[in-house]
Formats: sequence, C-alpha cells, structure tokens
Amino acid sequence: MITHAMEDYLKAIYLLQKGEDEKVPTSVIAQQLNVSAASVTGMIRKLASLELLDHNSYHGVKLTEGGEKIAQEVIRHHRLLELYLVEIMGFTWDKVHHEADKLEHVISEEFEEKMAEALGHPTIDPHGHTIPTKDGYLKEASYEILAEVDTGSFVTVRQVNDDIPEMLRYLAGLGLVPGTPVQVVTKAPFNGPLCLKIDGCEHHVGREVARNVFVELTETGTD
Amino acid sequence: MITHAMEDYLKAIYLLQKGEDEKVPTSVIAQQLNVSAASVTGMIRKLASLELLDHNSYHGVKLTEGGEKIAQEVIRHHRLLELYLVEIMGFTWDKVHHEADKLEHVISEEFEEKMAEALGHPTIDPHGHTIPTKDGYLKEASYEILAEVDTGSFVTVRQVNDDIPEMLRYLAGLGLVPGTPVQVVTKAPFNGPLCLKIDGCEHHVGREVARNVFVELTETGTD
DNA sequence: ATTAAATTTTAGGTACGCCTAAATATGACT
DNA sequence: AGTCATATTTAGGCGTACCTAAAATTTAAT
Repeated sequence: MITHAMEDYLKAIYLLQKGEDEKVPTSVIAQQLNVSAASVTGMIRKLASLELLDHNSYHGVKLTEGGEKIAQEVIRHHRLLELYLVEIMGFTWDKVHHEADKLEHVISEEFEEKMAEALGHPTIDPHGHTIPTKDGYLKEASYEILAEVDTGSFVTVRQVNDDIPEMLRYLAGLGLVPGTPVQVVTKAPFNGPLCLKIDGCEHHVGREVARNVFVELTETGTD
Repeated sequence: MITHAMEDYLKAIYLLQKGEDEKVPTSVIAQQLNVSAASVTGMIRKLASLELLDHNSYHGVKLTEGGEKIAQEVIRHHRLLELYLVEIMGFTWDKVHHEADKLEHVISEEFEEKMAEALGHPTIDPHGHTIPTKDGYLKEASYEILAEVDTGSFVTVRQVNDDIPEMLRYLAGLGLVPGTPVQVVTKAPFNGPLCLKIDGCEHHVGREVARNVFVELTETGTD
C-alpha cells in the first residue's frame, strides 16, 4: 500500500533527481520535505524494500522504474489540479500549489481524467511546468535562470517556482508570468537587483526573485 | 488539531444522532465506521477531552455545539462535492460518494466557496440530502421509507442512500431518483417485492432496495 | 434478586511517520 | 595515512489510529 507520505517522498526525489544517474542525498530530501534526515532514512528503507528506489547506504538514492511511475502520476495529479483550479474554478495562481498538494493524493483516476478532458488535455500548468502524460512521460524543458542571464538579453518567461504564494502575487503584479517577453536592461553589482523591461515598463527586482523565474533566451546580451 | 479520523467520527455521530437528546451508542458508531468498539471508545475519549462531545460511560455520546459545527462543515463539504462532481465534472451519481468521502477532509474553505458559487448555492445534493449552509444550519426533512408505505399510495422520491454504488446504478436504471413520482401498486407478503409504477411502467423491487429509498406521500393508500 | 447476555471499557500490542541524540561512515585536508 | 568536519544511519521515543482479548458494567429475563 502506497501512503500519502510515500507519494510525497517519491515526488520530491523525482523532482530533485535532475540528471540521469544522479543520486539524491538524504539531506536534500530532508530539506525539501521539511523533515529530519533520520526520518528520511527511515522512509528510504521502506521504499527500498518495496523496490521503489535503490539505496546505497551513505550514497543517496535513485528511483526505480516503479518509483518513477508513481512519482509521475502524483506530479500529473498536482499539475492538472493546479491548472483546473485556476482555469475552471477561478483560483488565483498563488493559492493552487497548496491546494493541489493536498488533493493530489486523494483524487481518483477518473477525477484526473475528467480534469484532463475539461482542460482539453493540456501539457503545461499555470506556472509553466510540463504536465506528465497519462502513461507517465515527462520531459521537463530546461530553461535559464533569469538571475543568471546576461545583461541586454531578450528572454521569454517560461516557468516560475510555484511554492511561495507571496512571490507569485508579486510576480503576477509585475507581469512576470509564463509567456511574457522581457528585456534584461541592467544587473546591479554585488548581487544587486535586475532592471527588467516588461511590457514597456522598467522594474527593479532582486536576485532572490530572479532565481525563481526561468526563461528562454531570444537574443543573448553582452555581459 | 482536528484529524481526518476525528472528522469521520464527528460526521458519523452527527448523522446517527437523529433525535434532539439522543445518545448514540458506541456499537452503532463502530458499525457505521467499520471499526471495533474498542477503537470507538478510544476516539470518544479524545473527542470528549476536546469538548467536541459529551460522554457518559456505557451510555453513549452526544455532540457538543463545537462538535456539531465541525460535523456540519464536513457534511457540507461532502454534499457540495457530490453535487459538483455530478453537475460540473460529469461523474455518474454512483461514484461520487466514495470520491467525496476522501475529498471532504482535504479541500479548503475557498474550494468550498468556489463550488457553491459554480453551483448557484444549492441546497440539495444528487441523492436528495440537504446541504448544510455555510453557517452550519442543517434541517434534514424526514421522509417515509418506501418499503413501509401503504399499498396504493402515490409518492414522490425524495432521497436515496448514497453509499452502495451498485444499488445507485440499479435505481438510476429504474428511474427511482429524487423528484420521480411513483405509485405503490402492490406489496408482496413475507417481505416480498414491491410492485411500483414508475413513469407508466411497472417494476418489481425487493424490500432491501425499498428500504434505501425515501419518499414524500402524495396520496395515502389502503393497507 | 440473581444471573445471563450484551455492551462497553481497559489492557496490551501493531503500524505509520515523525522526532532527538548518539554512533558511524565518508571524504577532504594536512 | 591520520584527523576532522559533515553526512548518514541507528537507537530509542512519541502521537495517532487501529486491533484482539479480557475485565467491567448495564440490561433483560428468570
């Protein structure tokens, strides 16, 4: 039996395990899920015994095919829910992450299908993340971090991190949402703010925020 | 902190506690929730310590105002969800009880409000049960049990029990849904089947089924 | 009024998922 | 290669929510 906690671990590991053969260390999982490292070790044991992941003691974990499948299903639930809540139910995009985090473990496959139909089988969620297909395929495009783009670049916003409601409200206010074209006018030194031209207006945003926005390069600047 | 299990207990007790000063016995709660009587005693202790119910040892329990409030909120969630799933998402009415049982503990107040708005602040769920108002008011009308109505009576279906998917599919097939007018043509002896005229056609349904259908009398027969 | 039957509670145990503190392994640096 | 900081695991505990079996209480029946 897969519990909600197990699903949370599998999802977290899947999203942390960026590279192909990358092993995810215990401490990173612990930080992501806000639990102690000891708790992670305990859960890893259980998941390994169910063959949902491989564990080399002291050397991190890697999901098995079975573990990945479950993770992808949970992520599909999460992202479909986020889009459904925004598009069909009229939630603002800052609230949906929290709601989806609870609902993702609880909805049936039929609920998932009804959402997908109502949304026309979408592939991107409100924050720009790819929605895994029903058979579990998920190829997350890799974009640049806005904070690290060269001065003068022209970019298009593609993704934003969805877990800080405050920041999402701020980003929405700036118009810094997926699809928006942006020019990086200047980058102040000493990790200072970026000056961005969005829809003709200049805005100054800190690095902290710019690290949570992911963009596609249209034209590279000179830095 | 109110857990999901606590909510389930409060909901069950609320729905079992029909009369005003009726005490609900441990065994009945146990049966309703499919747990042992010992487990019920344990949970009752906890709920009593939180002043959500009053417990006279060996003499059953009764919800306090606080306990009733929580129960009503959970029931509101459940019934709004059932209606939302049927009306907006296109579920068939036999599937929604199970789905709502899981979702009711998880949705936010905002989710509840969005549903209520989308449905035009409804008062009746798909199985004919009253949806409590936001401030917790719930006055469930009391109808006759179809199995106990006199022969020859004319009745209108008002409610059906929602927890047996098989039976709901059967009832939908017969047209025995809330709002339908029905004539009780005959009642076979020895707990035999009822002959019902529904939409001009006669159908023979067993007592088991007829005990799960609740009706309003239009014209009493002679029994 | 006593006893038998049914209900309820207590006692003791399990699984889950978390914790802190202590022990142990790794790996980087001299 | 030895030492030390860091990461990880083990050990022991806690709260929730369930269980079975045994003890206690109530109720009904003689």
